[in-house]
Amino acid sequence: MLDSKHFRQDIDVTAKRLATRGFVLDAQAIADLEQRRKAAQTRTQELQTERNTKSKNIGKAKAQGQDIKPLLDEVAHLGDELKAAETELQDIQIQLDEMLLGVPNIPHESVPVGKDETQNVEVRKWGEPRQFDFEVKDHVDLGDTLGQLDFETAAKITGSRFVVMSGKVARLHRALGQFMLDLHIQEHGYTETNVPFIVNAESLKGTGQLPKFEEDLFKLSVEQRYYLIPTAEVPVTNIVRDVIIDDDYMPRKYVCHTPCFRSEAGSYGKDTRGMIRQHQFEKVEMVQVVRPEESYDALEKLTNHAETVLQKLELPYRVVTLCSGDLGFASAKTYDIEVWVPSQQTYREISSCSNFEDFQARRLKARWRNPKTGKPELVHTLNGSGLAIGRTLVAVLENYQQKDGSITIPKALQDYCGFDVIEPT
RNA sequence: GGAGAGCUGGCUGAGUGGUCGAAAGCGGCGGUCUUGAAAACCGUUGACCCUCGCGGGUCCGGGGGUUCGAAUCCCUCGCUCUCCGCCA
Repeated sequence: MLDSKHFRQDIDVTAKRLATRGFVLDAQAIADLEQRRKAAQTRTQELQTERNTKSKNIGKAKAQGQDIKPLLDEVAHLGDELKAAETELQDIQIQLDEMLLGVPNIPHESVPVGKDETQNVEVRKWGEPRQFDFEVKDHVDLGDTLGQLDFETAAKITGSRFVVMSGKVARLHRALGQFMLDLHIQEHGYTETNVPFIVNAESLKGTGQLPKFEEDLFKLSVEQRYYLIPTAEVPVTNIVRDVIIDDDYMPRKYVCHTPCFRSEAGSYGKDTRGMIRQHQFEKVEMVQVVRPEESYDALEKLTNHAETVLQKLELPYRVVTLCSGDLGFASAKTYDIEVWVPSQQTYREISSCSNFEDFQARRLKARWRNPKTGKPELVHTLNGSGLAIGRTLVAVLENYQQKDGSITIPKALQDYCGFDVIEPT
């Protein structure tokens, strides 16, 4: 959520900056509502003042044993008027809040202006895609040959966009999660966190998935208003909801391994083959809660932390800055890390690292006590995948495939796996 | 699942219809003392909204109600704790 000041002052500047990400702000409607809100609030407050002072007088008069009847008559009309004024104010406020909740974050100045993902800007590249002297297979065929990646059985058990892994592939998958967690904990200073995989609507509102993106979520029908998490970002970031953090405890750095559940509504026909886009996948997520002045520095570091995983796995990747038009709803700036996928001869997203500035913090009422001012101030929140495990598995299978269909295991993972090659069973 | 007790400021905790945004303590901040620190003592210290300011308003778990007036009474939802039952 943006600061409502953006709607009271300089609304045209705000509208212009939001336009760069393809969002049309109805400035006039907001200005009108703001004006009505102001009038209603003033009116309500006047009536409240009157009620407060007169009620106090009644209390005093009663204490002195005076006849309070005339005073009571005086306030008789107040109740209804006040109620009407309060109701009006509340209605306007609800409308304003709803509008505000639907407005995305303002892109940071450093974000390139662009229409869609074709205008994202490559920042750097790491590693050289391997040259194969045989025809590469994609991970689905590889998994099939190995007999350890089974989409058909998953379809029987549940439906499309699920997978059953078995044997060494399942073990590799588990090893990847362990490896990533350990790396971020031991080398990058994150605190391991274990959180609920089911969250309430408040939490989803806090991080920005609700109210706008409910169709992307799995909603539980038994427990009203409970949802499966689409990312660990939701439960982890909500740790600091309604909290005032002491400066000594800043910044907060959490790492968390969870399953993620996404309905993938609207993605029909996209990446239907294989593990790229599943209803359920696992991810190691990094979340940072930082002092505002540190957040852009933190974004660079967080992105590097995610990159380190790929470097240790020796997987070629590139980093792109999302252009304004491709930015997620709550993000002010996002770097996507894309790993080389040999079968597609292209880089595919494996991590998304974002600075939300105070956009989430405002919804969350997540604050820290600034020692300079002594006042509670909104924190900045960031998160990034470190990494999406399913997609990393795809990258390892495809990049490390051998002519005979076997997979060699990256050095960094061999201890975690307990083997150095996966052969067809 | 059954019975009971709670939810108050950064924290602990008093407050059962009026002058209560709210005692007290802790913590924080400033000062005195001290070579310095600790201790002690004195002072100060909630959040949010409107306003250039003066000032005003809201907030005692959430929502609703009763009342001229609600932290206090009623309803409802959520959560926490204790006991019983069940259970990985």
